[in-house]
Amino acid sequence: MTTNIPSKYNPKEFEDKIYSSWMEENCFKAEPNPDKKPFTIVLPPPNITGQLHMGHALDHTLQDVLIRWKRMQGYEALWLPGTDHASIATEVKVVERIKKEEGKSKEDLGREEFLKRAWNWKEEFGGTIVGQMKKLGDSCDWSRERFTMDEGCNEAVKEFFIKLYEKKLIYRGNRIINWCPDCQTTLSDAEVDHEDTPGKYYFVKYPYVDNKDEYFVVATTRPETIFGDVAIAAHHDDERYKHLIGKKVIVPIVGREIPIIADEYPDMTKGTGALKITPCHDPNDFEIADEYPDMTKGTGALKITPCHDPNDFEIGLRHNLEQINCMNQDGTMNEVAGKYNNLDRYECRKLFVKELEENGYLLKAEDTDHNVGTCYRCHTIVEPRVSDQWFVAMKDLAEPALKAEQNKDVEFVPERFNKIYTHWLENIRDWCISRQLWWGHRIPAYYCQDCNEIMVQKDAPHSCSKCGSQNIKQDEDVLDTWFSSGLWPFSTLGWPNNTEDLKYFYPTDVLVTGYDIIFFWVVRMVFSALEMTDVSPFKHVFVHGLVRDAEGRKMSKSLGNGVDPLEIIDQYGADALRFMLMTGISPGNDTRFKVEKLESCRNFANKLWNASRFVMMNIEGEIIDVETAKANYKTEDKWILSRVNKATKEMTENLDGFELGIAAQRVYDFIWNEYCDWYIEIVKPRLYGEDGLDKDTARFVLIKVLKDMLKLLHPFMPFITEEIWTYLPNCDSRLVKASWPEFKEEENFEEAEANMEFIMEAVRSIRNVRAEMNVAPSKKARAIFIPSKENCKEYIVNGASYFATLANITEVKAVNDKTQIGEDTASSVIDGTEIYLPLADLIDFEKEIERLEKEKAKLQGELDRVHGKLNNEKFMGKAPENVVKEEREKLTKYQSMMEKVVERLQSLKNK
RNA sequence: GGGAGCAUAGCUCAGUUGGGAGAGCAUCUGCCUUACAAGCAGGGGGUCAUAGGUUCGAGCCCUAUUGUUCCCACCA
Repeated sequence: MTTNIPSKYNPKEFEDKIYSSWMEENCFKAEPNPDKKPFTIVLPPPNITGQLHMGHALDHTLQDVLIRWKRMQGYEALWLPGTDHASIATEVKVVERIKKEEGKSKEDLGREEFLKRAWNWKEEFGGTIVGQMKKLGDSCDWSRERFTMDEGCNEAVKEFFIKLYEKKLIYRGNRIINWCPDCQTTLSDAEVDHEDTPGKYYFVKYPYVDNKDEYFVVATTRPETIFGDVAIAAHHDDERYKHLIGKKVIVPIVGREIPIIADEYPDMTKGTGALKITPCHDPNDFEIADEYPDMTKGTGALKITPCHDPNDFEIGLRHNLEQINCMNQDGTMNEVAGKYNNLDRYECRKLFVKELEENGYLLKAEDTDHNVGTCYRCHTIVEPRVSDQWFVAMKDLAEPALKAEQNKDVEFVPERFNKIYTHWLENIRDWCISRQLWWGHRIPAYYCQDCNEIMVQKDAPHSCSKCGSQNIKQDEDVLDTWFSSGLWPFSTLGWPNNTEDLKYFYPTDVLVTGYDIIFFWVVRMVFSALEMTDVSPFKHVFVHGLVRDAEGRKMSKSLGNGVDPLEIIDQYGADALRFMLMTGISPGNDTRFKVEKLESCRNFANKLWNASRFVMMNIEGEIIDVETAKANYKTEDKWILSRVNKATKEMTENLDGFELGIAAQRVYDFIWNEYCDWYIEIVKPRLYGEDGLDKDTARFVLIKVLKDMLKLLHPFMPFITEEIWTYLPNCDSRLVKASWPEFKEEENFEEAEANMEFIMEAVRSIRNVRAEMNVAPSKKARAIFIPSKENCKEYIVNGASYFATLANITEVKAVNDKTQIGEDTASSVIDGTEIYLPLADLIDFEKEIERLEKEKAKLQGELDRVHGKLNNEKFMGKAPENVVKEEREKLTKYQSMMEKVVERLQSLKNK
């Protein structure tokens, strides 16, 4: 008994080696192939901002399982990898680095020099990420690796931008947008996080122009925007204020006269029910209609500050109000704020409130929680701001995307995410795509400096198309990262050129992603693809949850509770990590990272390793051919073949339904609980060459099933399965390229399964009796069976060796009655037979009675339930025939078992 | 304000068309049995959040309630 396979399972010794060999043999390469069907997954490109985290590990493993499985099924399986330039996130990091290392700002360096640093960053971290993916075992076609800012993607972005512009779906407009004062750029609505923040409600007095002793009270949470106030709005139905509409008030301290207007927006229950209008600082103030103020809120009146509030902005537009901006881009006040010029907005708030108070303009201040928007990158409070930006008109783009969902051209797994998708699209607003950053796709718009003509085209024009001037400047801004990410499924396959790859691999099959980026990414890919390629970019969106820490908290840098996948791989191996991430999960739900779970997966790998080692030790020499084996299958051979056959069928079904967790559990159970615990144990005497036993067939089956097992497990644990594969005889090709097993009717052995199930039940029962009666495992025993079914008698007679091997029973007898059964006997009853173990002086009768009483109680419970059903007329009348039949069979079974137990108890008690 | 998820063994979670409650870890008992102590064998442990409803039959379907997590929303 020798084998080359190392006695210790040590993933470190082979994982890297295995990956290299896959790469050397181009195992992951996919090319258009007319003889095969394509299966395509495009990897959600990780940001180049850092390192892979557990979320990536989960996301990537799901994709790798799918792609490896499909590859084995004979598809031309392409998994296309790449990385995302992550405009704002990367720029923030690069700026930080330059500041730290060179003590300079990006302005000090200038655009060109800054971009050089950014590209260096990309080279550095892009490479790191690829290395990490390989450690995880990601079977990507690396020859196709892409980057969202490479030449092809850049071409696609320009094409997309220009086409939308020509269709008037992209426009330039002066509107209120989300502004991050720290990142100094616009943000799309999706990039703003909303957080409930404690704040104060300041009730401010606005004296009337015609009667300065009287005043109008407005509640505001942002007194610093008072400098931008251009009106007060009350609801036109608000009785309290009706008579005041049209009057003028004076903005306190500032001294500006502003009108009181009527709108439907103010909520009469809030504040004073009146609003101050600050169009430059409030989106609502910008376009307010007469119907705006809500009488139920506050004082029912609003101050309108169009430049500093989205609502005020709209109110302002509706009433044609002036826009007064009182802030700078960095969140400080500007000259409009007078002596507060250049002061931070919150510093200003503090001092200005004090000034209001000292001058008698502050009626009161109340504590309140309000929802403030923050930048999703730096968590700075976002400032609404009016400025010239580029927008995508969403209405016409959203419609086809909604229709695609209705028509099931795109399906979410699990389905509930459909709702999130449609809800978002139904309520979508125009998408602000320009960013005041340098790292990203520069907007392909050129402005004539003489006549202000805008030219949107791929390359810089030599001269203005309108006035001929050569004084032309390109737009300084870059595009939102997601503008290019949205093209990823087709830009990576060659679009806008109609390449062979695009024709063959597109549209893709599955998109795997976390629910957290459905808005950012999934939605944008769908509408971009529908607009540019007329098809949904993928059929299925397979949504997974988050990997949380052991306490269920989100893993985050600030909490410091993140777990580095590489460290885990180093300690436990990539296979253990992958399997941990794949088991106990269900689609769309979060999962927790637990070390114990990881250990049990590592133990499973170890189990497989040792089982394989055992097989290897026992299969030396020629393996017989299939036909010879078939002719000699013993019951256990048929049983295990039939079991692996069933496992294959079920796993395939599970994988088809994206139930990866169930599939993983299935192969785990088969390998450990059937192959290792039973088959290997049963077959040992045959392998050890005991007289007259068929070793060759056992070896044949052992290796055959092992191969199937390795195939079934390979998508989940690619390294260990591939490594073991190399030690198998006659396996010249790589496991990664092997074909996925299929269910075979001729290997479905129902009779053998029933037979073995009976034997196993009997063995379990004997083991139980032995354990409960404290019979040492090493102590040999005899067993006498009184079968109640003919086929069971046969199983027992033919299966004596099973009991010997599995339960240390040296002598098996099947008899018709109790005449040969002595007093000193322990017994048990299973379906089909009574089992007696003569144990001589070892029997403790008290204990035996106790045991039987327990069994009796159990049986009684079962009988009660079955009786309940069978005596229920409604059940008998309405339940399907097969269910009734099953219940009847149970009744017979339990009755028979009960009889035996009672009989046995009686005879024991009579002593 | 709108929407969604979750609530099953001490812990973490599975449970796929409704038909006798599962795994891993933990715990208890006995085993170093020539693949594996990262192991083997056996045991204990659950009114499936609560209350109704549909059904012959509900962990699963419906309604309400409670607790919890998350997402969306421009509300002073």
